[in-house]
Amino acid sequence: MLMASQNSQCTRKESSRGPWTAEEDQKLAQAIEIHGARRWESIAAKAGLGRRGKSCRLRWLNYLRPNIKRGNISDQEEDLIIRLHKLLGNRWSLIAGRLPGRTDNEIKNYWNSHLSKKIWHEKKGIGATSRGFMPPRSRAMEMKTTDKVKELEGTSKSGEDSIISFNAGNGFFDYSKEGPLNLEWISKFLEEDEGWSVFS
DNA sequence: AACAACCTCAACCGCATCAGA
DNA sequence: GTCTGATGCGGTTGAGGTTGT
Repeated sequence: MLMASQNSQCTRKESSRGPWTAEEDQKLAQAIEIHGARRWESIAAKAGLGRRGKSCRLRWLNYLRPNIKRGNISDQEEDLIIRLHKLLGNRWSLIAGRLPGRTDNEIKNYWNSHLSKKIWHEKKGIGATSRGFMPPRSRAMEMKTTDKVKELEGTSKSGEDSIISFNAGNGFFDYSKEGPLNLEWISKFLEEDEGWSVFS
């Protein structure tokens, strides 16, 4: 599905775009095997792909990397995503870090296409699958997330700052204090959060 | 069967942050 | 301490598929 718009941009940027072919995947995997998964611009060049390093990195992380799980997000995983999202907000990479084999991109897509809708319907008291009653993005991005955060948080300049701390259900959670890289507190939160309800 | 509306998800972009010189 | 290139992250886009009328 190489689209016209992408072709035009391809010409403009002198690099190929659009979906990856099996041949490209193979070349990329070989290049990574030889050179390692770093220096992506260099890998892109050495693999002979007309791709940007960023694209190669994304392809590797989301599809080619070993132990990637594809599709079929279980109820258990879904529950965990919802709980972690409530806890962390749109910190997809952190959420993905708690779900082995899942990528931040996949979780972000799953959230935007499934879970946000589900939660929206629950809050509105609308049947979850009724067509024509879709939340924003689709109407989806009726209000962009960052704007929503700003509105909720007041006048904070950036969305990043605004979610340093937030209400994680039972109380105000100081994210910055706990530290983003120490995941123990997340586990602790999830373990202690008995009786937790997504839609409360 | 044809069309329109809607959904999904792979892929891209811009910005922030990190790391090395 | 500063600069620069590499990397990581979240937001957004749009083609193709699906479903409803």
